[in-house]
Amino acid sequence: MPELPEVETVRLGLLPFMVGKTIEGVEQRRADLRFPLPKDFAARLTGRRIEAMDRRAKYILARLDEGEVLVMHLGMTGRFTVDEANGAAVTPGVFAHPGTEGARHEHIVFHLKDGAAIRYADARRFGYMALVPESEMAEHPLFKGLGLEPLGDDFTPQALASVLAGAKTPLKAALLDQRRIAGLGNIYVCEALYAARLSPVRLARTIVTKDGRPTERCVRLCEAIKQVLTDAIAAGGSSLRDYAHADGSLGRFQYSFKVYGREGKPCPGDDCQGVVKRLVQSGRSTFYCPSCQR
DNA sequence: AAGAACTCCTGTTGGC
DNA sequence: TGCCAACAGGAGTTCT
Repeated sequence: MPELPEVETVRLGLLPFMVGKTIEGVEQRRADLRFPLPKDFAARLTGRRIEAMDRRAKYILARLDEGEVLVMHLGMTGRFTVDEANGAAVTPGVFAHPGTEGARHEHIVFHLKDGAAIRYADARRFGYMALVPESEMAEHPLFKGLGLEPLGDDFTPQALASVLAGAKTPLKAALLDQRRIAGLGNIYVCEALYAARLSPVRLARTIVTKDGRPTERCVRLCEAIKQVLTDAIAAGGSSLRDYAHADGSLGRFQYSFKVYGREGKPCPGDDCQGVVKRLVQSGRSTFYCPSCQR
C-alpha cells in the first residue's frame, strides 16, 4: 500500500524518535511476517544504537552500530506508531487507525532505552524485516536487482530510456516493475502517466528511440514522475481508507489525485472533455483519461 | 527469457 | 440488515 512518498513520510516521522537511540529490547510476537523474521532477531537488535535512517525505494533502512542494517518494508498494510517516552502516542506517517483497531495485528515492538516504544502492526503481513550487514547490502537479493531511484540524481530521461528500451510491456506495467524504477506503486504510476499525458496501455519501448535515446514523451514522463513524487511527499503522502480520520498526521495528497480512484469523473484537464476510465492491467486497477493520455 | 497470472493474508466496501 | 464477491497502496514465484 505505501509507495515511495508514504514510506518517506513514515521515515521522516520515525527519524526523531529513533536516530541516536539505543534499542533496549524487542517484542517479537510471531516468527514471520511475509517471510521468516531473521534468526535471533530480538537478540541481534538488543543493545544496538540506531545511527541513521535512510530510504531506498520503498524500504526504510535503520543503520545500526556494529555494521548491520535493519531493513523494513511496509507491504500493503504495514504501519508504525510511536509511544513516546512521556506517554503520548504519535503516528509518524499516514496509516494511523483510530482506537485500538491496530493492536490485534501488532507484531513487533521496539523498546528504546529512553522509554519510547516503536510499534509495528500489519494486518495482511505483506511487510517484512531483515537484518543485512552493511557490506552485503548491494549484493543482497532484496536490493541487487532494484532499479532507478526516481528522486535520485541519476534519474534522468536518458536513464529512464535505458530501462524502458525494448520493453514490450505496457508503460503501466513497466513503471510498476521495481527492477526498472524502484518506489512507484499503483497510485503514483497512474498519476505520473496522467501528468505526462501518456497512455498506460502504450508499450514502454515506444517512448524510446531505436538507438535507445529518450523521446520527448520520455522526457515528459521523467519530469512527471519527479514532480508527482515530490508533491506527494510535500503533502505527507496519501491516506486512503483512513483519510476520514485525518488528524493532522495523515497525508493529504489523496485530495490531489487527478485520476486515481476517479472512474467516471470528468478529466480535470483544462481543455479536455474526457472521462476518467478504469481498466485492469496485470490484475491491478488503472485509472486514466483515454482522451488526453496518448 | 520476457511478460502475465497467481499467490500470500485480512479487512472493507458496494451491490443485491 | 445481511451476505458475499470484488477489491485494496506490494511483490516473489510460477506459469506461458
